[in-house]
Amino acid sequence: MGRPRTFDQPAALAAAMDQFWRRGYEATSVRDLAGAMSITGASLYNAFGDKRSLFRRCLHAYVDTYARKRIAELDASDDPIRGIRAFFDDLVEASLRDRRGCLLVNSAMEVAPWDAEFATLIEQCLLEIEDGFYRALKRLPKGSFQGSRDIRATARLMLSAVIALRVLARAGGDGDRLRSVAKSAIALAERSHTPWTTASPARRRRPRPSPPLDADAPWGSPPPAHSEAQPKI
Amino acid sequence: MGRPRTFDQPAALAAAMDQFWRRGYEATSVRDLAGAMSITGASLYNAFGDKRSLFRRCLHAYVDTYARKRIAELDASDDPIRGIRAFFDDLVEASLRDRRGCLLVNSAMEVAPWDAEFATLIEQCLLEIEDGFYRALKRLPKGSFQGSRDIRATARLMLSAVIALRVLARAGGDGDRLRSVAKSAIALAERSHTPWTTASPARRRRPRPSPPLDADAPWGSPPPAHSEAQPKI
DNA sequence: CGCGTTTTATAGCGGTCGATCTAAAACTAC
DNA sequence: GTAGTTTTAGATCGACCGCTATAAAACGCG
Repeated sequence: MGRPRTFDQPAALAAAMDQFWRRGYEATSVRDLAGAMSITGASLYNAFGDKRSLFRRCLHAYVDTYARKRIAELDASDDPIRGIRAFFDDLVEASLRDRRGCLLVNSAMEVAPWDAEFATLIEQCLLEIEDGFYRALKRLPKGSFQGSRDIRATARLMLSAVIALRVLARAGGDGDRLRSVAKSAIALAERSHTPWTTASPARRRRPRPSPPLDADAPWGSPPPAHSEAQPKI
Repeated sequence: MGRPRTFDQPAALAAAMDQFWRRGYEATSVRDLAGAMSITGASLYNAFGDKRSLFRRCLHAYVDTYARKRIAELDASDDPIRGIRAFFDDLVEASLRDRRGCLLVNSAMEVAPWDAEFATLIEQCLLEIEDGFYRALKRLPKGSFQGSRDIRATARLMLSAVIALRVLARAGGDGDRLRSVAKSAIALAERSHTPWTTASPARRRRPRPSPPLDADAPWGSPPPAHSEAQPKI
């Protein structure tokens, strides 16, 4: 029934993603998109709906293609430390090769403050990355850590390193700085299982035998919601 | 000679800065600016030149008003640890109150990839913040540190925490996550002068007597330039 | 006062925005 | 082949973009 499409839809979606990735949402016009996708504006609207719907599909495709792949590799690594090191080394290498940064982080800045739907989508993916680091840190040798509350905080600083790496890469930061950030982020995990290290000023030569294990967050479960609802800018 | 201005120029500049801060460069129209500044478009062009020139003045005003103030407070603190703690505590508090993020970081994402002039301006200010952390870390108790190369790397992770805090705040991140990032960033400095801490897997109970002090970067001097020139997206 | 100068306000320039309409083209089902 | 359906291509819509031209209003100065 009806005339079949003559263009490659996945390829067109990838081209659209690249445009949004490089230029951002607002600065990318529908004509830019159609040109990059090698289709006409009418075909674009016919196949993907309006600009916002196309952007949503690009965001989902990005998360599935790029973000979750890195998390899965981190989970699959035998040694969490080596996994974390590979994660950041790859990230630095990719960020130096490709200055587009991360579509999620870019969108967190430009789109999230104005669009609740995309804000939650982005927030969820950032949480997945954070939880990936959390699980990796949790797999470190037993009885070697401060309280698990600090595992969460350390995972969040690692997520911060990822975000900042992407920001700095997009802004043209040199490889020296990016590598330094990655080095320090990796050192976070390496130091984490050094028994004597503690965040409190009081120094302990030995870790406490077994700090009470609290319920750790399972895959994807959000942290306890805080009533910090702020109006969006 | 001639009719004097009837509007408050600094106030108008502050209003323009707020618009760029909240909406970004592209999404802010000249009409938006004129409306927020309570002047007409003709007055805007007459007093500030075109949109890009106005943005440049806003960026410079932001750096002078906000960014350098925090660095100066960090330098002025007696105890560097307390200074770093105050820095991040204030930053978290301000970021939760005001979801605009940081104009510099916002611009690093949106403008820097397309405008070499603004890219260097932003890069210089980020370097000033990094150097501020570097000086604070350098003031920690003597003979307590790993190599000074790690001071630089630690300062860069602290800068990363600042950047990520601003990104997360703008994207609507909850106070719990922001506080965790700040906590871990502060712990970076607190751990830094814990003698037993080391980034290498080999553990040492005592620090080496006195690691060779290399020439530390003076105020504002850029790190060694690397030939990593990449074409801007 | 009137002259010169600068700032105001308004209208409008050519161009681009997201989105849609009309029709011709191209296919399947019968 | 023909009917029915969908995708093409191109033109076009009203709205908004950055910017400017024009002219009236408001001052310092002689």
